[in-house]
Amino acid sequence: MLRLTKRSEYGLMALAFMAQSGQSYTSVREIVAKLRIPRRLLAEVLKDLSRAEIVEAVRGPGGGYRLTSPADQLSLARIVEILEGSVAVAKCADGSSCDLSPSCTIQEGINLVAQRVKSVLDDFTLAQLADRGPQGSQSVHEVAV
Amino acid sequence: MLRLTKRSEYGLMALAFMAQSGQSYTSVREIVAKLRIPRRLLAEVLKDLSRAEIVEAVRGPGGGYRLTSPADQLSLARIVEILEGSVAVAKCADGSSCDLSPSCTIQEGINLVAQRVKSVLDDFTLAQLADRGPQGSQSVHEVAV
DNA sequence: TGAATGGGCACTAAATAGATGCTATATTCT
DNA sequence: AGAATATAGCATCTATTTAGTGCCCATTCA
Repeated sequence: MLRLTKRSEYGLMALAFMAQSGQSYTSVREIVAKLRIPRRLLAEVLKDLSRAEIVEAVRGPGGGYRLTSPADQLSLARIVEILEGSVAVAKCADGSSCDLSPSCTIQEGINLVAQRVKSVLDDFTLAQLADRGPQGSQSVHEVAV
Repeated sequence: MLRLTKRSEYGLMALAFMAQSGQSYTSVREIVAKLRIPRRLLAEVLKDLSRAEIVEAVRGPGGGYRLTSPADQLSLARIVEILEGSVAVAKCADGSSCDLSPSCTIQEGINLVAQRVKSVLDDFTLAQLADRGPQGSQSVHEVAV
């Protein structure tokens, strides 16, 4: 339905929280306490972000996650791609040609649309997302470098 | 996954086909023969488009559907909205506030993203979509007025 | 050693999307 | 009138995707 999944929502919420918090490491427990989202699911999401090196993890007491790069250098496209595979508007717009309909005439156009949607996400950074929250407009850009 | 449903895909394919064909009325049978998509599903889609007055229907031999307005005056946003309810990138971006997380800080940002994605679809017309097909660059703009 | 914290794996449940069957109604043609 | 062509409506079934959970392991630190 042209909609982001919960994984993306949760991931973005968590990352924005980290960007805003200013702490060095933020644990799943803390995020869950603040954002009220399913603990285990958030853990899955953060694990994926950790694998993709969007965040780095430290175990043990005092541990948790932190961003590996400045929030203004992290695009939503990157995050969403990691969390839901791709941002393709249609299956035929991710490279795999539209085998279903050899005579489909809209593929080229759809691809263009897909590209534009992608650009929107490419151009939107985590910092921009976080800046608009309640604690926004502070120091999101320099956090967690 | 930020993806259009089959309903939208089929709808767009069919509408583009109609825009390109130059015929007055195009039947489901003809479209199916050409595009190889599930007949009954396409019928559902066209019925919805008919209800929304994107196309008008005529029954009986020689009947079928035709666009009610020029292809260059029909945005993808309009079509997609009809076929899948809305184009909201997140549930909290369609008016209904994000009740799940009172402390969600990204709502405002997500809304902005949603708006931009919407713009992409608002600015892309059926004519643009159809023009890129094999029979493109002809007379799509003046068809079926 | 024990408490805190992430990592991995497998699984269930819920929601959404895709597809189809059947019958009714309108229109045209013979 | 009757047959053929088309869309309209409704219900339903299935498949796929998404959401959410349980359990145990590994690491770190006091």
